[in-house]
Amino acid sequence: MSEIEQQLAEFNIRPTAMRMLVYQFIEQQQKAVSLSVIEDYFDKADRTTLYRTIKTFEEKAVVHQIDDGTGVAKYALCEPGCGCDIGLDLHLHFHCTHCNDTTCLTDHKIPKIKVPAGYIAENINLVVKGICDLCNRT
Amino acid sequence: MSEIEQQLAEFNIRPTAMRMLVYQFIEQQQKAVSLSVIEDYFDKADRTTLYRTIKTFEEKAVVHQIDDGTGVAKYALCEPGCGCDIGLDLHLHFHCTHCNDTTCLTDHKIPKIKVPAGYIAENINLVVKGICDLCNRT
DNA sequence: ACCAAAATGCACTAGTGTTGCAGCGATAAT
DNA sequence: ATTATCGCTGCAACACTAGTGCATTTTGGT
Ligand SMILES: [Mn+2]
Ligand SMILES: [Mn+2]
Ligand SMILES: [Zn+2]
Ligand SMILES: [Zn+2]
Repeated sequence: MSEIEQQLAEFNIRPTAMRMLVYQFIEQQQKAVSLSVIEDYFDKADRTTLYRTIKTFEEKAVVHQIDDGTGVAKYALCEPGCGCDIGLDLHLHFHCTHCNDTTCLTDHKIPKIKVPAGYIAENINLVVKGICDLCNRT
Repeated sequence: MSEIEQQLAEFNIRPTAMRMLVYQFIEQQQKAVSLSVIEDYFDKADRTTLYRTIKTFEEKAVVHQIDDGTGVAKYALCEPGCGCDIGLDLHLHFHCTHCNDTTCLTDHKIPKIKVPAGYIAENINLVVKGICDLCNRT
């Protein structure tokens, strides 16, 4: 039983070949990936399967969706304590307007936000846009 | 010379009939509006014209775009000092998961966010999701 | 081996955002 | 007043993402 097979089992996901490959691919990335990026990488695989694989991962809190404002959803692995399993994605995300990459700033938590009286805050999406350190160096 | 005509003139926007109507419509709303909402309201008007009208408004900082995570862009009038003219939209936005409305919380400014060394923050998008006061009351 | 449930592949649909181009109207120069 | 110019409008078309229905294959359990 492989490493990845075990990971998926812990999330109650049946470890099919495709799922293991997709999991591995996302795991290797240093940045959040969009569905089209995954499609390009697995060019032999069917779009729908990849789509539903991601949806399954999302439901089971293997990955979390990131909306960086570019109009396409991106995904990254959840980390222990990331809060995705209880519907809270507490860390902030950085979108580089230069290289277009989006990264999780896992250890930069979202500060306490005040909302007006009568409003109930349930979740917060915070995306910082700018230049990432890689683009900054060059 | 009408009120609205004057407003547009201040932004260096030629006050066509359509533009004045769209401006008036957005002004009347208490919430951010999507393009499709505008299309539904002006059902006789052409989609493209409305699209380009909004784009013009956005360029001239008459309105600012709001990405509330629903996948469709919404727009609301800029207010004096909202920072949209210099590319900074500093206040936070609230998206109600019950009524699906998105509102500007104009006087709730975004707190100072720290980013890792090497990163340059240029703009911040902060959307709070939850229940708005109207939905909360009922 | 067999069965039921789950996963996959294919085709197709919907919605948003965007562009090219031709016509029309307001504006400005002659 | 006539004309040339420019910007706005309307129509058509396209790109892309997201999502669904259904038939077929694969999987895991008995
Ligand atoms: Mn993240
Ligand atoms: Mn706003
Ligand atoms: Zn970058
Ligand atoms: Zn509401």
